[in-house]
Amino acid sequence: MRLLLVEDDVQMGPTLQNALSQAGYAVDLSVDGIDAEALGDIEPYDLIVLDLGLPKRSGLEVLQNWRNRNNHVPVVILTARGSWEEKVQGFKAGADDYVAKPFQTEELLARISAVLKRSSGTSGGPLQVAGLQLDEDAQSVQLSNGTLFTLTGTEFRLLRYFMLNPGQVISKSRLTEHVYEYDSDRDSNVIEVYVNRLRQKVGTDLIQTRRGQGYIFGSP
Amino acid sequence: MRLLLVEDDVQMGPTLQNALSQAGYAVDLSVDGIDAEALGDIEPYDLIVLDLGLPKRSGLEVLQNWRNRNNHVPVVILTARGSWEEKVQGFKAGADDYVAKPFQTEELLARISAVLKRSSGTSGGPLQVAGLQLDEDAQSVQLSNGTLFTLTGTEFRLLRYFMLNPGQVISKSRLTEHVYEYDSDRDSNVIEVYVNRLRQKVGTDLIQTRRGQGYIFGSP
DNA sequence: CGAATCAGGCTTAATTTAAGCTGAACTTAC
DNA sequence: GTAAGTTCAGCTTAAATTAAGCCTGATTCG
Repeated sequence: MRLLLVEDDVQMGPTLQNALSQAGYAVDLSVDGIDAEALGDIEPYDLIVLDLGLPKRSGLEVLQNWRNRNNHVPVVILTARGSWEEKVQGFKAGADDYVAKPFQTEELLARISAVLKRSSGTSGGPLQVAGLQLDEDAQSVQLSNGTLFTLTGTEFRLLRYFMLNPGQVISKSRLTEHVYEYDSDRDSNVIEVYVNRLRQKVGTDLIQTRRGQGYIFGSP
Repeated sequence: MRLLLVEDDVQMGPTLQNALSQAGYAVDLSVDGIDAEALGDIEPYDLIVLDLGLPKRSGLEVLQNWRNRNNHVPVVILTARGSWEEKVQGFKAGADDYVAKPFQTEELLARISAVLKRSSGTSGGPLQVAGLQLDEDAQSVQLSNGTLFTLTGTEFRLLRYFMLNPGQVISKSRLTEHVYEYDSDRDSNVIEVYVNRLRQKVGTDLIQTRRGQGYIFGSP
């Protein structure tokens, strides 16, 4: 799951980025409105955390521009506490949720997780697909026969992405984009290696190969 | 376990802070309502001790504002003895417990401990997880084989936080937030050092490392 | 039809990277 | 002076990545 964090505060930005990484997301950080707007259009983020008070171009404007261009990426905005106006404007502009500053990291994490679940159709409870149950607290997965596997960071992100998009052919480049932070364009077989490791844990049939196209998770 | 103590009395504030520290909490002290309100929103306290008679903004108001903003941190209020009204208003505003002034420190400690246990789902009796029994009075821990270890302050706070959140991956930054008082953002390996010391006492397997993610206490 | 070819995918082992561990020295508070 | 807390440096080890060779399914062509 790959996020864009748009936050110009030099203190808060990296701190949050770190916290989000630890929570198992791949996070890019952008520090101004123009840069953020471009990134949000180019990169396939699963969610964007958007501070409204930004240099160069306000967060609100950025958000409106995205929506005008039919970019419907889920957005959680960070508003000033008590600013009822900002919040309303934010929702009007197409935000999916908001967190008022100041906030606790755990609060933000909870909102992000909720929005992601909502936007993927699932609602509430642990992610449960195709006989697998993903435990986000323990970063582990339980099979239908009860066996429990712990997952490394990358395994976890990859599997979660599969489970959030079941029955859908997902190309390797799309996987790379969602599992890794910006850089990237790796000409390597990392994804294959990780698919292999996941298959060893959750079983071979759950992740099927579509030669030349990608993989498909949990589906006839 | 990290507390915020909100108490404007110059005598009582530091005295209580001291007592609470000795009892093994990391304690921040705030002396006015506005400051307290902000702190309570920003920092991830595990509990707040709130005097109702405060300068700048009344404790009641502060509490109401927190609850309105969906901040559900456990709160123990300090009310004037016999003031039935205050007590009722306090509960209405969302307090978890109250202690009437004047009180004995031990009374307050007991209430705090009770609220913490209640809010973490555990109820009654000493904290007992994964074969360990934590003695809050003596700041010591007993292993299932009977051996008893005394703990230093930091060891105690760390272990208690683990025991209150078993089976959950806890990042180092989260641990830092809950074990230390405000300042902090330490770029150091203190947590690692203390995990090491704890492991020497309670055994290696109880605190497992999830490389790149954090630690997980007492769980497969 | 079926053997040869080829490309994409799989798998395992080796290498690199960086997180975490730990003993000891140093600092601080009492 | 002592005990707790913190920092540091060298070491250990897991995770991430790369690379090489093998496997397999599709296609072509005799």
